Amino acid sequence: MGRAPCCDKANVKKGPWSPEEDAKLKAFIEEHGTGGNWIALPQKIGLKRCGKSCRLRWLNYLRPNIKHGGFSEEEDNIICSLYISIGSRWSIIAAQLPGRTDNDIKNYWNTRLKKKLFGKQRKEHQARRICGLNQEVKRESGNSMIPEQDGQNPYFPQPPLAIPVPHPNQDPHLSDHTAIRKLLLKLGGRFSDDHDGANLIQRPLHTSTTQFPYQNSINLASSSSSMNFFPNPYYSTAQDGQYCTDDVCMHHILQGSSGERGELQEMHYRNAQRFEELDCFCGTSVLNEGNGTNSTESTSWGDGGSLPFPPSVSTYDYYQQGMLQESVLGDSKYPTSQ
DNA sequence: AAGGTTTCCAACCGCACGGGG
DNA sequence: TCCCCGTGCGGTTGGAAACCT
Repeated sequence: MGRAPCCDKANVKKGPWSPEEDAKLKAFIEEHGTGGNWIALPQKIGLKRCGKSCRLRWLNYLRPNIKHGGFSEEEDNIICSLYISIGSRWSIIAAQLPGRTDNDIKNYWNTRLKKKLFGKQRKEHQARRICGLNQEVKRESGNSMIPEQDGQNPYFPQPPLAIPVPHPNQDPHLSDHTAIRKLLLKLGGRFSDDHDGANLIQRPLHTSTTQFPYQNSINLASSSSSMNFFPNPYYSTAQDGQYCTDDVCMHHILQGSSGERGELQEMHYRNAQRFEELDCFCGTSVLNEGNGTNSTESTSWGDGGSLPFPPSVSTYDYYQQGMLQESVLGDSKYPTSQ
């Protein structure tokens, strides 16, 4: 027996919203709020719409301060960085971009950013393989596979975050925002009670509205210290006193409280899987086969205990190193550590 | 100008989760 | 402890608009 539908499909209008419907919904919510029950809301207003549809319309379109289109370069960077770090967690990404909705970002990524970022790379790579131009490429080793702008990848002008947030589809125990919330709480974090989910990740109190809450973390991420596992001030803000960064906490997270593989190891592993997904776009592997090490990093983090991935290397570094190696070696598979 | 193709985005769908009874 | 219900999320779809031939 299937799940009961959330509303009477036969008596529910579908498709684009009319200005009248918009006006009704907006006026009601502005005056009364949602009442905590979206399902009952359309009946109260007299709309022949599904409650979920009302909620979506409000969140994605009618809600105040919504921005549509016109994504800035900075927003592009944030989206790309976060996508690489945490995957398609659009609600989390949206929470870092004031005025943007998850749906907007998702659409923007799927229709533009993805192509913008990877399309060119894949074309170049395929052409190179087909034409057997590896030798030429070696000579042009300055040409990174990453599209560049003024000598810098426009989508990674600064190293992106490696926010250690797990991908829900890959771990049933960390399958949603609540799990992430718990995890971040474990890190010493704190959350506001934002039921819209707009502030799932705690923003530092000092963050102004004109500054991307994410901005600080980008800057911090360039550090190569081991604390780079926490490049985001939301995890490590001593100023706010909300996040633990002490050795005990670190040990717990890295190793697990009872000796099991630490959560961050798991998460880093997932980030690595994320790169394998990117592989599909790039037509190349940014990861190593086998032991998950690469030649440039083997000395600096290869002796880092059981960590299968470089704890001190940001995803950006990791990505770029891989790309650089490929362009030099002319092969998609990197040699393992020597 | 017309027809075909591609792009873009609003909206829908199904699933998973948490809360409450 | 189980079940039901509402909510929120991410993936997908349909159609309008833009672009191409």
